[in-house]
Amino acid sequence: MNNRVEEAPLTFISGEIRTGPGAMQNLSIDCVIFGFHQGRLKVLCVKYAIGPHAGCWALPGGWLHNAESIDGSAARHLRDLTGLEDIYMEQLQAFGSVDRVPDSRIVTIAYYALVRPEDYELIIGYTTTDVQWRDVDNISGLIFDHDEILRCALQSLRHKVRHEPIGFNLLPKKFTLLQLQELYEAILNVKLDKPNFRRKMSKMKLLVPCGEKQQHVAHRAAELYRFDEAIYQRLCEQGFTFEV
Amino acid sequence: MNNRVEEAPLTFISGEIRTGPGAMQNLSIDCVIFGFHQGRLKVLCVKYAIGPHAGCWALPGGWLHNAESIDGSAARHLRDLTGLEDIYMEQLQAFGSVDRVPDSRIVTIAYYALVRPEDYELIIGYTTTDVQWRDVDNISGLIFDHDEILRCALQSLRHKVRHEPIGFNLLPKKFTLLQLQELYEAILNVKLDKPNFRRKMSKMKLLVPCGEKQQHVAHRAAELYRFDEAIYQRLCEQGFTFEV
DNA sequence: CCACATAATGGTCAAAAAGACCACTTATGA
DNA sequence: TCATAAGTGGTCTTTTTGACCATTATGTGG
Repeated sequence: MNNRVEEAPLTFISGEIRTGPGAMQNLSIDCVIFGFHQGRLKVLCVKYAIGPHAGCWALPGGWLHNAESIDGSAARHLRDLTGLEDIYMEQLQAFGSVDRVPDSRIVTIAYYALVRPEDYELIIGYTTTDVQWRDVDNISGLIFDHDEILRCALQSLRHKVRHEPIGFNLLPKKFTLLQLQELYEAILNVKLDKPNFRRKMSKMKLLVPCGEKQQHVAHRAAELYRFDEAIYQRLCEQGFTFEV
Repeated sequence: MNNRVEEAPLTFISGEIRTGPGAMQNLSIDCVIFGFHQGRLKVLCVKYAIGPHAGCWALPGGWLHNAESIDGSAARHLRDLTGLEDIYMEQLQAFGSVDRVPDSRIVTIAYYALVRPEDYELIIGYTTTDVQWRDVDNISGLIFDHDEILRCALQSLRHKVRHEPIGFNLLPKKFTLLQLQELYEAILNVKLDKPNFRRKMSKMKLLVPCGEKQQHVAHRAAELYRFDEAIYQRLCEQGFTFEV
């Protein structure tokens, strides 16, 4: 998977007040990029190296350009930062208090993305202070209203993950039922019963067994499953609704 | 209830490309204002009298001003159009395709509002072609991407109404359980069982009996109930979640 | 004054789902 | 071989859902 962190166009991050060519002056995009690692929910944060906010942490983002849609802009920022494309990404909402950015009037449209560990492996190893995966529970002091944006994104994720099968976007393509359960436990901050969770999942016939098992584990190897978008669509047409 | 429909500042509706003083040039606000009347879910639409879109229907909206927050701007547009204040209002999302408005680049932030029949009585009687409550199922051909915005708002409302007690904002302060049921049936387009619906509602202890009954009805008078925000907050703190 | 229509209200009952808990299986490292 | 950690299957009770029937209250029209 391509990783272009070192080329991240920091001059376009919205913490920089200076706009680039073709930018829309008063409209920025911010991205809340969630990842799941070692049983913890993480968010990608950037640290400014230059400009008025040098040393400050922020959500990654940048200016909206004239020639791109807002969805396209969010995808561009994610790609520029991580090299990832075709990632689950969704608009959170716009943030537009008058004084959210000192000395200028900038409305930002926040997006959140869910990325798979297999896709961001390279980033995790990245050791500069510029970009870092941080525990969601342990973040504060971001610039502007980014703390609030994150809080909002987290709330939206917690709600959405219970009613739509988007959690799979945080797991590898092939995963075990226990991994899935641990994902939900981490996001929702609850403890679930293993057999019951397993039964619930299999009853909705949403997961496809890969016919493979875990390798090199110090215990009985678990069956690997995958999420099938087509099956989900078909179930939805029959009036199916995903729950927890 | 004050009603200032005739003073609605049509020149600031976003269908007019010309911006007003203090406006932000490329940012508009559009409002999806829902009402409930005679068992039908309605939306407030405006018809342009002048300008390039004369005769066209649109969602009400206008420019975002420099000195106001986006939430404040949405509230201002609602007030200018209907005279209503302190109405349930929430951001839907931003719409920002490059070509959503011909010949200019305008990002719009859509809001939706729920208004009570007792509040909009005066508007219903308003007979000009400028502003009209229209059946949600029967709307198409709005300008720009307003059809899509409406579709989005409707989907969001349908989802939200099932998981949060916001439906009450469409009913009078005092309402019967049947009115509430009919509201849900209209929004969700389903048929519900009366005794079961009643039991479900009373079991969550969210509604407060007013101690009054319906008057002048040609059948057994129903108890009137009201929604109590404080009770809801208290229940939420105990881990309560509203469902259907 | 008496049926009648309409809606409120109360009750039952079976099916389905949720949740708690126990028991056993399987693969690996010590 | 044995302890361990995780997979897997089972049971049981409680809750919830949904369907349906019965009764009660209130105004209307004959």
